[in-house]
Amino acid sequence: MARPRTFDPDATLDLAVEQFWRKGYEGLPIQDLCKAMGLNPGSLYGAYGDKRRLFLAAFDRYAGTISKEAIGRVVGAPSGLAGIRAYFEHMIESILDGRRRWGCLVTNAAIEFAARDPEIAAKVQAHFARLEAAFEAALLRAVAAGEARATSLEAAPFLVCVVQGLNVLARTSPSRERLQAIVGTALQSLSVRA
Amino acid sequence: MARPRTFDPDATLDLAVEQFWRKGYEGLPIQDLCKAMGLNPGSLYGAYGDKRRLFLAAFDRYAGTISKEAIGRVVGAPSGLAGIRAYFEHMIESILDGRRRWGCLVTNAAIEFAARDPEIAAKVQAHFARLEAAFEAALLRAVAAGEARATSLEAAPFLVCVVQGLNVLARTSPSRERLQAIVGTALQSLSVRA
DNA sequence: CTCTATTTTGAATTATTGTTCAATAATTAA
DNA sequence: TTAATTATTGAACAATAATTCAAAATAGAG
Repeated sequence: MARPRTFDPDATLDLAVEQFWRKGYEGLPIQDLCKAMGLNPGSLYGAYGDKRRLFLAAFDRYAGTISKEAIGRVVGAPSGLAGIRAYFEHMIESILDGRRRWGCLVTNAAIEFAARDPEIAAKVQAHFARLEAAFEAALLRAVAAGEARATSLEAAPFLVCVVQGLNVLARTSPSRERLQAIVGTALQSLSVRA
Repeated sequence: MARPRTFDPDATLDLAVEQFWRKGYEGLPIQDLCKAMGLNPGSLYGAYGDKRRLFLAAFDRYAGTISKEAIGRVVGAPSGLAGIRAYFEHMIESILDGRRRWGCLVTNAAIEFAARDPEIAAKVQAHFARLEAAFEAALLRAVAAGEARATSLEAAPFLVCVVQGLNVLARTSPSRERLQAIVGTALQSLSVRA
């Protein structure tokens, strides 16, 4: 009946995710976005709406794929403490191998948008809450299993804070040693009898 | 001989600091900057150069006043641990009373510029190094005084990370309880025998 | 007072960016 | 085949932003 799309909207959205992740929103002209996505302005606007709606779609895509997978590591481990460790280890590797050299799209959005776009601010909050909930569940299991001290039950917001801090530091090309030292210190307080 | 300035360059620069702090660089038109600083474009360009140079000057001003004062708290306390506690307590108060509702200009600049402006990236790195050095000196004193365990000597990069994380979370209007819980957990691991 | 040097003003100019659109192309139902 | 519908193209357009500039103003030196 009608002419079909010649591109896969989700795969092309991934290209936008990468651009926004690296360069932010205001710092990224739509012209650059068109080039990176291999689309003419008309196609881009037809498929995704204006720049802000494209960013919203990219944010959701990031949260539903990259971020979801990362958070999944916290829960999908044999023990609670192992899940938390796995999350941070994977994060360190991602920073070092380039995948997270630009930190986290959510962290970047928190900085750039929290003060002026309530819809995006709400999405950021929701993401932080999901991460915190995963940490909290893991800590509960860890304490129940005797891996962590009871006081660690309160540590979920702290772990979210450390993740955000690492996402900021990721932009300064930190060494493996430095990242491991940071995470080591952070997790040290959780385990029983350090 | 020549007509003198009708404004104080430093005091007016403080107005630019506040704007960049709240709104970032790309998200802040020079027109808004002119309005906030009470200057016409001609005066602004005459006194500070172009937008980027104005940002650089604002960054240095921030580092030399607000940031310097904050870091001074770490060193200017009776004991090393007290200095670290004072730093975080003051940070929490600043986030709650509005002064740091927008996080930290350096943190924001790390996110917005680290990937594309080497000069600013270097300034950010230098600031992180100053903060870390202050923490390191305080930890040294704390360990020497028997306030902190020897393992805490490695904790300075961790503390810098926590500060950056708090600066991200600051943008989400966190409650006092949440902030205190985060800092409490972070510092718990440092003191001798928690 | 006058001259020189510099600042202020705010409109004009230029550059960049976001968005739209008319023409063309591709698909399928009839 | 043809008609209907939607996608693609890339230039045009509109909006916003960064910067410049000529004219007017203000100070001190001579």
